[in-house]
Amino acid sequence: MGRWETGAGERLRVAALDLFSKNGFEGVTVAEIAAAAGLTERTFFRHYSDKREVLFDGQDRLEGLFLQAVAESRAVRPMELVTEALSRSAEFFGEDRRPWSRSRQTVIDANPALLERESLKMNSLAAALASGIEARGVLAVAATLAADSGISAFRMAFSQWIVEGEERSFEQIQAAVLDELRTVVGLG
Amino acid sequence: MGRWETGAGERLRVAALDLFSKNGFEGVTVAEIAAAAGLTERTFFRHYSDKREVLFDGQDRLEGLFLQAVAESRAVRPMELVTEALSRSAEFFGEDRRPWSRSRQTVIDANPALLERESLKMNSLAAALASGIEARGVLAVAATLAADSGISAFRMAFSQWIVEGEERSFEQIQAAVLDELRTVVGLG
DNA sequence: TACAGTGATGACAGTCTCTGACATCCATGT
DNA sequence: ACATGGATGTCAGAGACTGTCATCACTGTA
Repeated sequence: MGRWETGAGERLRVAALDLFSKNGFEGVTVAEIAAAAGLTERTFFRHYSDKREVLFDGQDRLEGLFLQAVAESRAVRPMELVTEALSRSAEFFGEDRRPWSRSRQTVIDANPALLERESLKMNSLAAALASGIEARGVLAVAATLAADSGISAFRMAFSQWIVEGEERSFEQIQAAVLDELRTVVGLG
Repeated sequence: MGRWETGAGERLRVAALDLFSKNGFEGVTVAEIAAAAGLTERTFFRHYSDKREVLFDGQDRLEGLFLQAVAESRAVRPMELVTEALSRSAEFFGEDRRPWSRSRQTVIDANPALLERESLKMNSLAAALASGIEARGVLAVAATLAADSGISAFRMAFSQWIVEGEERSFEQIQAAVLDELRTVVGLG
């Protein structure tokens, strides 16, 4: 491997969030982000497939946690598997991550194109979770419905977790939301 | 109002799906679509905010049906409201629409950028449904969870509806999926 | 019939995202 | 010293999208 200033991807990510926070997503060009990281525009696109992607990085690791939890579980019913997957995901959202998550979400919420990318990521997460559940012997329709409901709960928990002043841990919030889900949908 | 060849938007939509089906979404330029419709690139962007949007048109009308059903219902529990909204949406997917829906979906499924837009649209649909339910006196969390689950069922029903050889109506399929949802999530 | 008003379209220049092709650099291993 | 290979720089270019202004076709009114 070649040896330059290390962590180009990391530098780009930091510079991007910083600039986006100041000037908004559309108020910043890729060339500016690259320059702030001491690189060129072309190199930015070698690290991130497009301008939005620089804000959606940990996604793969999160998906990995979900799938690992499902694969290791001994549960059988789909919603039990979902519950364990979500529970495992809590380790991804430690206390130190909360401030970064907050400013990142502020940027995303202010731009339709970023909300679009976020929708896709959540969708992919749900699809991956569903196929993990299916691999455990659950029928496709049931697996998908359970996974979608679970991701819905996950999103709701996340948006609550980053509220200013919220003190509960991610795991606590998520457990509460899952209870609510069972109540609401179970009542028909 | 000015009077030219009418239905510019319609002509663009037809030309776009036709060209996309032949050459794929990325294999067609906006200028080509416009030319096929007897217009210029600039005019395309006056009718559709971007290249993808030409494939996502009826969305507003569908959302209207959902909201109307919720507003007119006398039900109280969130999942009952969702059920009625989905039931009403069935009138959107008449038999004559099935072939168009099929080819449209084939194009979308073949392109990540279009899948992304579709995710966003489904998300917006869910958000609109949730706020309609909330307006009927349901707490926000419960309304969102119910709406998300309902849209999940809706998507599942749609994807089944356009399967080649499927003969059941949209409404029949949707009812079956909703039953499955209650069973899966209700079991915890 | 003449004429001003209105909304849709055309023409054109320009910015920015994203890609392909090729040269260059730096550390490593020999 | 020298070859290697991955990461970066440089350059050219296509295509999406926007701003601006002119133009056209129809409408209503005198």
